[in-house]
Amino acid sequence: MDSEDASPLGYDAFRRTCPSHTVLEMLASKWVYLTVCALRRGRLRNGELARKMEGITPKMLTQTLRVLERDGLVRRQVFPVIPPRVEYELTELGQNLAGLLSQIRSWAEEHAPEIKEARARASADHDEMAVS
Amino acid sequence: MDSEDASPLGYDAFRRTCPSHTVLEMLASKWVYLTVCALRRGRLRNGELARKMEGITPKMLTQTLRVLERDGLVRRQVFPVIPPRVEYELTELGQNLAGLLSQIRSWAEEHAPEIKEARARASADHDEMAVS
DNA sequence: GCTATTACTATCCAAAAGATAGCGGCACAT
DNA sequence: ATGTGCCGCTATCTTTTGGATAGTAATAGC
Repeated sequence: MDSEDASPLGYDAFRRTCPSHTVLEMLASKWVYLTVCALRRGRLRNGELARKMEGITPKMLTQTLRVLERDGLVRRQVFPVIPPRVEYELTELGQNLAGLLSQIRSWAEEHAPEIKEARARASADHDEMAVS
Repeated sequence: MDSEDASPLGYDAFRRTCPSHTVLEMLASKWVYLTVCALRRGRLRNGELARKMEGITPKMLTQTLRVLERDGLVRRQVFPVIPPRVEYELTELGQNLAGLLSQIRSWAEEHAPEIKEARARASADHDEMAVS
């Protein structure tokens, strides 16, 4: 019956139409990961986030923050001054998630060498195939 | 100094060139999430995985499994019979990750209603803007 | 021969991500 | 008075990725 796979309330992320599936889709983004992790220790401004996340474009940063705001993970606060000042912070729900995402991030950092090796082995095998 | 943000070995997922960043990129996929969760309870065949993950195309399934294999999270075993039989199972590294990803999946299932509400509120607010 | 089975490939199209440039509005320097 | 800088975006274009659909290989059974 796969009883362990089903959540108590009948939500099942494997089903495409299940709300939890769309939540998983939202979480499955490296910028979501990093943004939530970045905000974990407190509120940050747009520019601070941009500087912290190397390689993010303004478009992706805004897009990511809007999604997180829409889903109730991030709160956006605008100060009506010139030049503009906008601050972002995690909601309670966001903080709750941040713990988990930080674990994933830590896992990625801890196991990066191992995975790098696996990738090297894989491409070595691939090259060997090409030669033989 | 952000000392809490840096991993003990100097890996930092916020830096684009850091190996851990590419690991995070690999993990940031809903099919990776679901595939690893699906394999958590034991080995499965390609067709079994396809049936379990509603909406996945053969192309994405193969692609996802190849990436997981390349990175040492999944082991692929081919039985040379007709019709073909191929089985996939998690490696130790994969099992290790599966625990974390299952937590994310559980989180998604638990908080799906909450997030659904937040989305509804957001689009209600948006509509209100349009009317006023 | 013809069909069924299984695990994939190949191709094409749409959607998303990424790169680059520009805007608004005011303070301050020239 | 014109010019420059600040900051948080928005608009546009290109490239990459994802998704839908159809087809392949190899053999057993009818």
